[in-house]
Amino acid sequence: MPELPEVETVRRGLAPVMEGARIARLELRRGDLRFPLPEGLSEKVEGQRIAGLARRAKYLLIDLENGMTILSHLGMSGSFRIEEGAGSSTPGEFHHPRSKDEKHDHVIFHLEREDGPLRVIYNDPRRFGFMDLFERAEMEAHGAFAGLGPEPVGNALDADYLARRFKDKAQPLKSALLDQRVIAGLGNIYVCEALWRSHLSPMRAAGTLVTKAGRPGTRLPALVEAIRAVIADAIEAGGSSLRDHIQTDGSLGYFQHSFAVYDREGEPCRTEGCGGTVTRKVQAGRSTFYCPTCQK
DNA sequence: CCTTGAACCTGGGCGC
DNA sequence: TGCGCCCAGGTTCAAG
Repeated sequence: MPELPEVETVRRGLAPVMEGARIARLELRRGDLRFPLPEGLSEKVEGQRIAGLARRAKYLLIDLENGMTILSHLGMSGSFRIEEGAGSSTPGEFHHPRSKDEKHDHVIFHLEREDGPLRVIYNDPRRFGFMDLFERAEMEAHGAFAGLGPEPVGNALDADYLARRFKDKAQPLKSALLDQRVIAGLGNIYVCEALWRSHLSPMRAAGTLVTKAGRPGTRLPALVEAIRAVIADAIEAGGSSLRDHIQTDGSLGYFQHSFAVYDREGEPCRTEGCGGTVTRKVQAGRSTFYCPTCQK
């Protein structure tokens, strides 16, 4: 799923029901997602109260009162949904999936709140997602965060920083921006969108945005602004979809969002006066959508 | 170091 | 209806 805005939307959707709730039981419907679930995960978190929900890059962080944090990465197809009530399944009980989707419910948080029980269910058909448990105080030592670049919305990302990272890079902009060590949280969709907004070709070598002296060239500030704006807009869109979603089925994952180039192959470019056509090209095994007419 | 390609897994869509 | 193929928002690892 999920690039940064989707994970942030999930966080905002889950926070009101999870924060302050007690984990009565953590039900693991299978022992592994992408990786084996940590040894003794259920026992370690059961009985704990949830202190808060945070996010770093595409990672959702569930902070517990005892200083432990549950880390959740949603991979390509992970989502959470909220169901009220205690639910029917109990440990050891044979489970009959009611729908084909339910068979991908892998982890269930049985929560106790003052206003009654409820479940937060993690569903992930492709199982590219994973969960881990670590000491919040030792977060920097966790492999998931080692070498992770700055958040795209925040003071650490600016043209000077990108100039440093892009200097002498022959790598195409598309791949350079997907690198989580450069900027943390961008994925295929928002990289395509940010490049379109800044009229930059995905194939252009990253180093061409930097002067010989290592200073940001004229176009780098526009790229930074486009990245910030595209992420901010998507989080905003997630917020509105959240209000609709919660009212419907309570599922939190992708949200409908309209993109300028992503998945619009063959459609007219939306750049004012451009007249070009959105084109799809495979770069490093991933689809890139861009307009060859206005992105140079 | 750099880059590409395959791998992990399931499901949906499309052409025949 | 069915089959085969291609595609998918992420990340990692091996190989060139």
